[in-house]
Amino acid sequence: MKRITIKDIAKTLGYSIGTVSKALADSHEISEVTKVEIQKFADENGYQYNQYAKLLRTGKTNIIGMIVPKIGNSFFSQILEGIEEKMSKTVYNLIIMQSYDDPVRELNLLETLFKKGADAIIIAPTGNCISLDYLRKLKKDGIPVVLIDRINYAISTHKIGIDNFRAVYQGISHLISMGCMDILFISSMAKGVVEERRRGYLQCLNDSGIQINYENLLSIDVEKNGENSREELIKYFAQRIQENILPDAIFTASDQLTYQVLEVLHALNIEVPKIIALLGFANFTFSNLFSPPLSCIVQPSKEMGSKAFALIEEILDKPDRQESSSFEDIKLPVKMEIRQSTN
Amino acid sequence: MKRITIKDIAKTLGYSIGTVSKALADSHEISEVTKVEIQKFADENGYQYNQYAKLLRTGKTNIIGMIVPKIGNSFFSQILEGIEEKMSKTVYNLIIMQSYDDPVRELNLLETLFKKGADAIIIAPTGNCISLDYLRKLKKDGIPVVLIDRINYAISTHKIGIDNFRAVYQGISHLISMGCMDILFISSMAKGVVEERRRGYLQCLNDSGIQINYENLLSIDVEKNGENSREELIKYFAQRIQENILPDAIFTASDQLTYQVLEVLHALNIEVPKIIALLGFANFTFSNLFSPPLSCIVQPSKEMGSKAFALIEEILDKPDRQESSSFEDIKLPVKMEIRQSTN
DNA sequence: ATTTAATATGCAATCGATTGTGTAAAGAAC
DNA sequence: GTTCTTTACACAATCGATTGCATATTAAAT
Repeated sequence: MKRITIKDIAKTLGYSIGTVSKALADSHEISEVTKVEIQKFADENGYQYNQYAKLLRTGKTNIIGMIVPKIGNSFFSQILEGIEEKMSKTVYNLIIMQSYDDPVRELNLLETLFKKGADAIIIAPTGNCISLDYLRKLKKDGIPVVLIDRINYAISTHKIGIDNFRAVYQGISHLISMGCMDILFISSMAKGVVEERRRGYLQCLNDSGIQINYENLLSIDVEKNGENSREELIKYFAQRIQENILPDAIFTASDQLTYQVLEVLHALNIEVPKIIALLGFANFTFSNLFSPPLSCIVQPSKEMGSKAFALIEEILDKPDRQESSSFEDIKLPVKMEIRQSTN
Repeated sequence: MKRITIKDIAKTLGYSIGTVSKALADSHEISEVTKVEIQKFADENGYQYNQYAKLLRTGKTNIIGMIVPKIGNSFFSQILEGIEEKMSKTVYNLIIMQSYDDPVRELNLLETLFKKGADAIIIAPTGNCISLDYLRKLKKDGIPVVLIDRINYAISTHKIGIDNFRAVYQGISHLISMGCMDILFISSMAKGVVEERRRGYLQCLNDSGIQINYENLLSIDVEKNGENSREELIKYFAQRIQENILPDAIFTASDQLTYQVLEVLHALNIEVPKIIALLGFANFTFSNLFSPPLSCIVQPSKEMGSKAFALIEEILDKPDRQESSSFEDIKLPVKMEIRQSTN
């Protein structure tokens, strides 16, 4: 019924608590005979050390905190999948939290994670992130911080993401190669990653000798339920239709936007790709089932997760750890899947 | 840098450790003046109690363990979303694990959760679940167990799901009302929920006076990466095409199957719904983007998550808790979204 | 003024481990 | 035979809290 402790073993076998502890740790201070006896007994009686008693001495909680905008978003749930896959075999525990892309909430969550004693933190920070100072403090306190997906270069810490500039550059290249000249770039308001993606767009147009039309940079405020952003998109395209100046292609800079834009185009009977070609980031496994089958840029989400955990594990398992001065900046390759929506 | 402890407060303010502890717990044993002094000091210096020291005394870990087949599956990540939303404001922590629908792995994970001292467990058990005995043991040990989605009536514990019989019954009714007579029912091998869904299918055919053809009950083994199941489906339909005996409708009894079947039908150029109508469980937000827009049965995933957590919170927060003899059996309503794929 | 009760605080055991120090007993060295 | 090591274990402090009991001080009751 109740779990057996080191004390129980000591009492039953007639050793001191310390001896049992050392025997189980396979210490050289204990004779082979005794070690075998104790270890065998522990095994047979299903002894499991109490990790909380242990951490009270050692100070390690083995908790890794993670903050993402929204778990239900398949991109982030795939990251999660990658983390869990590696982590379930280790002593570490993951605590997941959702920021809903709300900077204030994000800061609160970080404080909560600190209170809970997280040994390390993985975060996909919100765009206009006000938590940077707090993240720096955490780092100074010896808590490794890993940025994932939403890389922010204003803070020097570990980063795992993709080459956003290049990914978008390639995407736009593809659209251009398909004959598109008037490409609408839709992104969220957020800074950081979005900036990079926008640069990729601009640079590619430039390099291709296409005149840049700054009205083709559309920012949409994507929030929790997505109702407003849909309306915004509907209004935008309705007006464009009226003015009869639809672009010939759209690049969407995030998963949610990609789906939403496709939905809005359907709703307004704008044929894809006949009237407008569509390409964007999307991490849904069955993008080929869409109407039309969706061309998309797929991020190695699961790998990002497993890499993030591997990195943290490596850092935490180092014996004499101190605030490192060198930080990883991992950029994983994306995959561009070309289908009907850009044909 | 380091976190301040109760001991630091005691030393600085000249009280004993016990007094500080009681003051912070707002005990009546401590005078108002002292309490205010201590609490104020604690506040100003950012004191945070060490939950692990606390739990060592109290025995409560505040950890809730959760096992789902796969986090990346949008249905489960939505459940997760619902849980996190409620939980982030509480003292509880969630540990998530993936069983990949592997009964052996599931049992291991349960043991791990027990070792980690989970105070409660939420689980969507695998079909041919060998963990039932272990779950019963956990229950006896005073660890509340909540089954979610995959309800198994062989164990008496809390359950949160849908009325699978009715959901499928309605779905099949709809197919019949659209004129379908030869309906293929595709499910995984798993028992339990699948059984109920199958009963819904059979009963509905019966009630509609349609002759049951048991060859229309197809079981597919859906595993980790889904490669095999795709091949299996391809082979199945290829043969059916050859024999020229395609059904006029398909009902798929799980998210993954729904997407996969749709994909396979595309691959084999079987037009939906012209040749075969398709209806199934699916919890992807943008099912209307599919080709054709997918008719589906949507489960209240987020609500299932929040209900599960609410239930657990209620149980754990009860002061003098003992193994309850009455268990909740919550059935939430599903939503049937009718679109092109069954038209 | 003396006993009693209430109040406020200190003390110490406890949760389940880890780990440095202390100390018998046995064996080796001279 | 005395001294020095080595071996194998016990002892006790410690991590950061909680909590029942002891105790000192003050207030209330008689």
